[in-house]
Amino acid sequence: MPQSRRYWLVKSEPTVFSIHDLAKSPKRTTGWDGVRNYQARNFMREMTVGDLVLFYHSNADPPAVVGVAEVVRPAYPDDTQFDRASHHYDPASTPAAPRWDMVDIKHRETFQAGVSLDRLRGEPKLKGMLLLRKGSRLSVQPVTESEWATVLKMAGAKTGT
DNA sequence: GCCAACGTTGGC
DNA sequence: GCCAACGTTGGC
Repeated sequence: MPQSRRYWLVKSEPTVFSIHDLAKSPKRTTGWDGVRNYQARNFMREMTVGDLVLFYHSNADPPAVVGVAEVVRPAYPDDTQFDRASHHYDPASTPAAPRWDMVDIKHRETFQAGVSLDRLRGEPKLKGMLLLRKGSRLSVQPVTESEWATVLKMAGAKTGT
């Protein structure tokens, strides 16, 4: 029996990389590089091809879940960690023992209207959602199947479960 | 192993 | 721009 699809949420500042940037990327796909947090990295390592991802705009007005992406390549070493010129350069990491990974995600849907943080907070079914926890800063995090279904319904999404 | 100092995230 | 919350670093 194949392992069932899992659900995730990734954050991005739209001024840095927005859902529209993802939609315009070659093959509507991008490498999710630059993650420099162990917990977030470990979640990326758990991702498998076909997993679905909520795309969240942080530091936005308003902060909101704005669309859906799909994992199209599982975790592999993030090249920016070896690049001295990169803002994400990590001098402690070596190609022989890479510390940071990335995955590739592909654009699936941009919601007609994003689901704002306020609306998420107002939904009782999302009470336990990691994103809504005070002080939660994880940029890659798991989403339960019921949270997934709830957010997609709120968004009037075309993507199903 | 403790913890102060520092850096970052992200809502407001 | 502020600042609370959190993660990491490094001296001891």
